Amino acid sequence: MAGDPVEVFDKAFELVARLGEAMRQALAERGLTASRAEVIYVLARDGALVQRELAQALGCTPRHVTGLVDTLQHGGLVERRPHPTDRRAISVALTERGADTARWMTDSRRQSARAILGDLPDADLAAFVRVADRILNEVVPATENPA
Amino acid sequence: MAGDPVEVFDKAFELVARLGEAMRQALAERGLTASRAEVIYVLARDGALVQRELAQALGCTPRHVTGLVDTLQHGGLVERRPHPTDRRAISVALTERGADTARWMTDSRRQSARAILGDLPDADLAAFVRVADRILNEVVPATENPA
DNA sequence: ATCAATAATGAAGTGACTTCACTATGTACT
DNA sequence: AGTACATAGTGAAGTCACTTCATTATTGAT
Repeated sequence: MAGDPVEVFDKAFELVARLGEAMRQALAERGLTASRAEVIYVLARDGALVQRELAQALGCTPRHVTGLVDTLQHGGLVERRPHPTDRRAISVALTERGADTARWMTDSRRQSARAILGDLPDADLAAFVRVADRILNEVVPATENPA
Repeated sequence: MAGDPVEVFDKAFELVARLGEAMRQALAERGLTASRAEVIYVLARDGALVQRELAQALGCTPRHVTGLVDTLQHGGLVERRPHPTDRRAISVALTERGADTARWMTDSRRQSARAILGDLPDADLAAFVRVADRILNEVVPATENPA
C-alpha cells in the first residue's frame, strides 16, 4: 500500500508519544528529566548563560529556570558563578560531569541513529526528512529565533 | 545531501518536541489536555469502559483515572454509570458532547493531514512510514497489547 | 460464614510550570 | 548626586499530570 497522508500523520503522532516516552525513560535512568536534559543540551551548545538567557532558550519563565538550575547544581552537573560585569546576573555553566553528560547525550543519540537506521536506503531517509520538514513548517509555531 | 541517519533521528526528536507542543495547544483551545483527550479517544474507540480498564488502556494508575474522569464529567464530556453486573465498578461512557469532541479530533486530524501532506509524492509518504516504523520497532517499549 | 482479591477513592507527595510580589542592581535623565 | 524606571533572580502559592499508600465497598470462592 502506498502512502496515505492520514497514515503518515498517525505515525508522526505515534512517534511523538512513544519516542517521547522512550526518551524520558532513557534520561530517567541517568537521573535526568526532559527539562533538565534540555538545560544541559543548551549549555553545551551555547556555553555559559545567564539564567534569563537560559529561560529564553528553553521557552519557559525565568522563575522556572531557578528551580531547574537548583536541582542540576545540587546534582553537580552545573555551577552558578557571579556574572563578571553585571552583579544582578548569575552565570550558569556546565561542570565536568555536566559536560560528560552532554557528550553522553550526543554520542548515544548518534550511536542509536546509526544502529537503527544505518541500513536503510538513503532515499528513504531523505524522504523522511522531507516529510518531517513539511509537517514542521506547516503545523508548528516554532520557538522563534529569526534574523 | 542524501539521508544521514543522525539527521533523521534529530528530525524525529524535533517532531516529538514541536508537534507534541502544537497538539497540546490545539487541545488547550478546546479546554482539553493530552491525557483527557486520550480518555476521549479511547472511549470513542472501545466504547464504555470501567475505570480499571481505562487505566490499562491509558497506561496509568486507576487512581489517576478517577481524577481524569472527574474533570471530564464535570465538563460534560463523559458520564459515570453503575456497572450492570458488578456493583464495585463504574462504567464510563462518552456523552453526546464527548462523542462530538471525538469526531472533531478525528476530522481535524484527517483534514490537516490532507492539507499538509496531500501534494507530496506517494513514495515519500511510504518511505516516511517505513522509517518511522523502524524507529518505533527498534527504540520503543510499546504499551503491550499482543495476541 | 469467612477471607482473600478487586474497584474506586481520600490523603499526601513529586515534577513541570505559572503568576505575583519583593530585593538588589543597573541605567538614564535631570 | 538624586530620582525613577527597567532588569535579574527568588520566595510564595497555585495548577496539572501522575504516583504510592491507606481505606471502603464488593465479589468470589472455600
